[in-house]
Amino acid sequence: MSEIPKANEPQSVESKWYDFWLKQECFTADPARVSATRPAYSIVIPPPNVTGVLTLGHVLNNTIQDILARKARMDGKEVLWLPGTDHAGIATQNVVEKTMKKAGEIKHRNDLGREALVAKIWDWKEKYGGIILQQLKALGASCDWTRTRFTMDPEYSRCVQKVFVDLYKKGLIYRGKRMVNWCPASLTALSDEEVTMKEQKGFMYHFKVEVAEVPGTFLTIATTRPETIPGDTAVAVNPKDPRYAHLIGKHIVRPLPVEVPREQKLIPIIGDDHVDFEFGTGVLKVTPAHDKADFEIGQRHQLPVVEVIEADGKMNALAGQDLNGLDRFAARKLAVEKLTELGSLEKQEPYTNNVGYSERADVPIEPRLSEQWFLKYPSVDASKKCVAGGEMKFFPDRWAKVYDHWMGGIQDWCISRQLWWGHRIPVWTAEFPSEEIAKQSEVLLRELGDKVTFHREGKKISAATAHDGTEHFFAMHGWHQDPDVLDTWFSSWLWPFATMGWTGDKDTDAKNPTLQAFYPTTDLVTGPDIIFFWVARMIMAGYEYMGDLPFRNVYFTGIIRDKQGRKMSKSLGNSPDPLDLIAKYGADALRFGVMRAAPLGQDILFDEQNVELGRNFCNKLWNACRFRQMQGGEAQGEIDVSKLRSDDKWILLKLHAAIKELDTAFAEYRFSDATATLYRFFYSEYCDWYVESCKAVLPRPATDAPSPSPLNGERAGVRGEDGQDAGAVENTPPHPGPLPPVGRGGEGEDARKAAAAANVVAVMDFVLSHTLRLFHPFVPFITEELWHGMGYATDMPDAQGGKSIMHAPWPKPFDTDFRDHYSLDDCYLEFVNAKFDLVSKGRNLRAEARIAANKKVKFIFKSDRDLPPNDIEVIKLLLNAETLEINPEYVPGKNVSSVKAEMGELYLPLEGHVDVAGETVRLAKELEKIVVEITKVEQKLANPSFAQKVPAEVLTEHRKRLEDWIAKRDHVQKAIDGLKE
RNA sequence: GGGCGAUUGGCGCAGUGGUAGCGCAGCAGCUUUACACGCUGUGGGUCGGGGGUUCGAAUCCCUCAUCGCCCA
Repeated sequence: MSEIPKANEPQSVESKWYDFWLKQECFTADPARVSATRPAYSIVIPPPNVTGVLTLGHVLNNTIQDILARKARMDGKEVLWLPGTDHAGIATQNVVEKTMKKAGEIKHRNDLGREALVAKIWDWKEKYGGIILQQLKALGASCDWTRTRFTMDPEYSRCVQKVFVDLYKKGLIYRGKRMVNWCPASLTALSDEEVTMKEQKGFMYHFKVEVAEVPGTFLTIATTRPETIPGDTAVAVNPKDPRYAHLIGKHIVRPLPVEVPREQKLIPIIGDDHVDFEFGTGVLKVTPAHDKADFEIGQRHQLPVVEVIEADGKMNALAGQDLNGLDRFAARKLAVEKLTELGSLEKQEPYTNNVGYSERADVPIEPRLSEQWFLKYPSVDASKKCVAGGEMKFFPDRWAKVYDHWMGGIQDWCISRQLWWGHRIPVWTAEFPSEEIAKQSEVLLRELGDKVTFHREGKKISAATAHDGTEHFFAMHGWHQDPDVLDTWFSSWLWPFATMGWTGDKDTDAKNPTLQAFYPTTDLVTGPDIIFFWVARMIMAGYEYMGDLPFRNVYFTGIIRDKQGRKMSKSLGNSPDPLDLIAKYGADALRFGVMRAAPLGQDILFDEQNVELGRNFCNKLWNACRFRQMQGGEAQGEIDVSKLRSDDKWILLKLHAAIKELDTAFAEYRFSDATATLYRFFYSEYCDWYVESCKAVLPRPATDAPSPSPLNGERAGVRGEDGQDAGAVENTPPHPGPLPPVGRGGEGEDARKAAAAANVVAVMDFVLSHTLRLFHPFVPFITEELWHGMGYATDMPDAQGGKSIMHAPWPKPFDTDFRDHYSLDDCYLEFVNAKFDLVSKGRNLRAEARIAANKKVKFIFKSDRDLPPNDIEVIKLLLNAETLEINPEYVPGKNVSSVKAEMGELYLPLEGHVDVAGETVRLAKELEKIVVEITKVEQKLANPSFAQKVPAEVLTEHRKRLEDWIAKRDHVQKAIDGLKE
């Protein structure tokens, strides 16, 4: 048999258990198991990009979901955590196109054509599409992988089409020529949400133009975009502006393009209320083709729309021969040069403004007039109400305001994209030779009934359909399908129900067990950056198509930043690969470290130290179990109430308190509070105090005894596929014989000691078996390993932890019966706390006297009460005392250091080598602090209105506080006097 | 310009009216019945500034400042 691993070895343990969970189908949700006593719990994963790789953001987000899912399983719920990926239109098409260009396979996507490129992307998806899901497995994510969905699965695509057709039928989807956000790099329209405003340093150019009708009169125009001058079709002033109002109706000479022969175009001066007096010079150049606000002015005044910038961001012939073919930014420079040459440019000054950038391609977007599909949002009122009314809760709740504000002012959603990868718009059009023939076709279409929705404009018919047969029909009869695809979010907004097999047919859906059991979902965990993109839209789709909200709670994570507070980015190189961290520290360590650093509603400053801390924590857990295991004895023996020591009751009460705290933390989604509780309970309460106190009872290990029973993976009872405990038969049983007799007392004494030790071990088992369960959602692998290794799984029914800790019941705070039975009275908390206060103060005395921690010394304790022998033993052990003399009559002589504790006074004779000067200084300092405190309390009590107005218990508390401080002062004073003698 | 959030020891955070706390880092000591990925002890903060309410303010109100996010 191998040596005891001194440290936890996550690498082998983690993959072993993940395989086990999969084989045992632990993550598979079965709607048939849902009942009144076994409620459903569901989460749908925010689908990562199919080409994505795991980032720390995913780690945070998915760890939270896993914690919720695992906690719900332990709460006895039927859990569905539904995973999947998103086709991510622009991002994915870009990746594949770029790769092919780099490899020299194509120069442009047109080299391949639509069908071939889409086929290539599918190949790519098949090859690399699963990567991120595999990585989630390394993290321990307990998703139901049998239900993995992709937004372009055939069934899912069918949902998208159905919804499109339905909204089209309702008149909410329409096609129109509008100003849209155009991405000149990706060559597609974008929604408003895909545009991020960035501050940009540029120039404000002031140039003058002559009024044609009044030669010699000039107007000065300020602009940041002189390259668009050739597209100007008017200049506008505010009709109330006394400087310019009289010029309305006249014309100016447009300086660009420079016409050859030189006959500059004249454009009108118009009056428009929307012109801001204050901005620039108060004269606005109007470029209807290239600016949203200008377009609206143009509409109001019937101005011509002159496009001078092409889709790819290059200037065209209408911009004049100087600018023609130049990129828009190069054109800006040249336009400035031209204005200078003409003597038109008056000045240019540095200017910072906000420019919309394409979120994907990171280039400035170009407002552009184009024909696109738009959606007028459905179910807006219900969607607003459910959040405002508290039916759906946001954590932290301030996001509810942000949501409400956005919902209050939403604009129609531009849903078409000029891409090939995605859901193609299910609309076919045909232009017929004559209106007559078109009308005949209408009759044919009408025969198709519900399957098709159409409308005719003259000779042209557009028809929308989500029906297989009709698609075929259209293809056969020479109709043309709209070339555009839908915005990716137009598919992901259906995620909560489309992933569950929604069809849109009421009868079918009513018989869909998954949908019936798991919709609405319980929790959604996502980043606030997609609150509009995704969350808000899912809510609207939920109401529109399911008649109900899609989730009850939304948890918004923070953003992961580096320890300097900068966002994680590839270019900064400050984004560690989670898989490297998992390889180095283990997934449990990464999970715990990240969760501990992630308070609700705050960004997370990531530092590898967090992960290191997580690893240390797991190691501590490992070793605490190892220590228990070294004691031998039966697993989870009976606890004999009559043998419970104060320390045993104390740790049980602390466990009870920890469970209560955890319940609160979970109810409020405060995960960092939960980890803080676990950390404190386990380190400070269990390891530092309780285990140490047990050493007063546990037998000292015989030096020549064989190695204690090992706790390692081989023995940890992984079951084979047949459900049998594969390892148990041939391996040594986990628990060796009874505790060895030790000590020199008689037979009775030995038996008594052994029984006392066995009882302490039983308490340890009780606490550890609870602790492992409390930890399991956070650190699933190590807890599963220990759960089996410690033998806690053995006596449990399969469904209650016998197979896996993930099905063990989540601990409940102890009820009155339990506490009565074990006489867990709060007085034990106070008593043991006081004991530990005494120990702390005694240890401090040792340290102040510079006595090495390993040196045994004599203490005298002047106690104000009788102490049971165990408590004396514990104090003695924890003080590392050679002897602990209990003497209520003790009068200290010279060279005795002392301290007043809650329980009484503790003395440490220093046997001659006391540093009188040093000790005097120390005590003087302490006295000083005490006096400050006394003054503070005295001042408060001396205030007449204090006594009058303060609640009685506050007054009593202050008086008691004063008494305590005075007693301490007297003690210290006595000690100082003693030193002087 | 509007809204939201933050500001507490070197760092990260908790603390919503009653003695300022935790973790990390620091310092000192320690192979002590598991764990040096550990143990013990310890120093360090007038709670961003100013004003107000109150017997009493990190906490409530006003105001200013700095940083961050969202919207226009």
